[in-house]
Amino acid sequence: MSAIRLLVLGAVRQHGRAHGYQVRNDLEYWGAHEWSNAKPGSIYHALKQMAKQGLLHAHEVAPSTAGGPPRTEYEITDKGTEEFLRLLRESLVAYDQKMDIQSAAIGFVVDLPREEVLDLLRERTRRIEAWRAAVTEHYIPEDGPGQLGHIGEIMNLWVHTADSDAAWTRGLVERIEGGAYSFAGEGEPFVGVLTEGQENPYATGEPHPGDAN
Amino acid sequence: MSAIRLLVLGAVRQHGRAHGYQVRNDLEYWGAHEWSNAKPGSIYHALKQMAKQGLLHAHEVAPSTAGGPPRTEYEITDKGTEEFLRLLRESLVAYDQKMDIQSAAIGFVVDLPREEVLDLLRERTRRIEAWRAAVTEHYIPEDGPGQLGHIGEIMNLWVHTADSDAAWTRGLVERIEGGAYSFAGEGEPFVGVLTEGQENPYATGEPHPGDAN
DNA sequence: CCCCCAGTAGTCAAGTTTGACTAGCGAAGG
DNA sequence: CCTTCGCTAGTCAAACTTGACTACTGGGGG
Repeated sequence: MSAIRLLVLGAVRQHGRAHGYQVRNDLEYWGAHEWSNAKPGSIYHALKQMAKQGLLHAHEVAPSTAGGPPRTEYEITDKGTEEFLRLLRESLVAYDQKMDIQSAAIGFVVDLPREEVLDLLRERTRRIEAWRAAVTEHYIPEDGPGQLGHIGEIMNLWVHTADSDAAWTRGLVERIEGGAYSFAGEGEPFVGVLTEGQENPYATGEPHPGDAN
Repeated sequence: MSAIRLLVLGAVRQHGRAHGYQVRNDLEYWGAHEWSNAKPGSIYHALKQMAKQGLLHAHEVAPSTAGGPPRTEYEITDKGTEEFLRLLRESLVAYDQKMDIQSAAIGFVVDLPREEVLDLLRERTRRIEAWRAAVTEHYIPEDGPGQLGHIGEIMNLWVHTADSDAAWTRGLVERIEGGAYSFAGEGEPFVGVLTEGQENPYATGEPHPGDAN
């Protein structure tokens, strides 16, 4: 699974009603084109596909007010909201070393209630630890790790990464327990979308160094 | 870029001459079907594609000796070897948070000479540090990190992950400096492929827990 | 002797991703 | 007044990925 569906559903949901270009702009605002596969083609494809699957409702809409071809507006359906929450929960608990999904999930984390997030994140650390245990048990030959040669460095990388991720997750749990951020049902939600006419401070920012493409 | 080309080129190269099923088996032996996109369809597609591009040479070959349809054997070309080394070097220096590519690269790391690997890995840590600096500079608003709300946790995750990866890389550099492993031009190479008739101890191992699909 | 099963080797259609391309409009400059 | 530039909004073909499916063989049980 890629991050694109979660991102697009979340973006449409925050707007209430949005056309493709608006979603594309939000994702660029979040820097998502740099750390995920949120490129124009993928976004428009995801919108159409999810509309076909009933997760979004497509309104055939008047020609653009600001130049360019006519645009289609999308609204999230009940089924779409369900799917969004399902994806979000799954992304929060899963440890699959995909930073794009993890990042996207953190971006929407405040759409869930605080207690549920804490439960999910605690489950996450449990899963990471179980995964770590399975790797060290399953991949260390009985005659000691020396038999693996340099291949052992791959397991070492995995274990190292898992430990780091577990530590980060525990830190996040502590901050949330300590009252940080404003979650679902706790008053003013944090809004990370561009309202009509607001300029995008990151849109033309220099590309992320270290970004491979 | 995905890990599939690096994996397939590397597998064919170690065999000298291999058919698709053999490559598929090696990758399963390495556990690659669990931590990368090395599924049958992708492997056969990559073989055909790279043959078309001149990276591999396809021999039309006799019907299988052990049941099943006739099989095509592939041999790596000079151009393919070049591409393999290019991909390997690139994967070793690049920091793009893709664990599958990183894992594949470590798997083939001994195909390069020790000194070059050390150079590449040191370059890697430099790039990670530069990336880290860019993230902290570019994404912290001038009125302090508080303005970001929970979005700041994404940057926190990135920085945390980058630090962990840099630390792992430095550890690997130390071990290699200390004489660990046997690199290109240093006698007996480590061979991680199954020879004809050898059984695969991991082929039917229980699936990796924590594996999302 | 026959049938079915497990293993071998690979194909295929459907879905997804990518990067390049199109096309309409307004504003600025000459 | 005309052209060109940049922004808006999206399409498209080519490549890649996925999971299910096909087809062939040898061997063992009945």
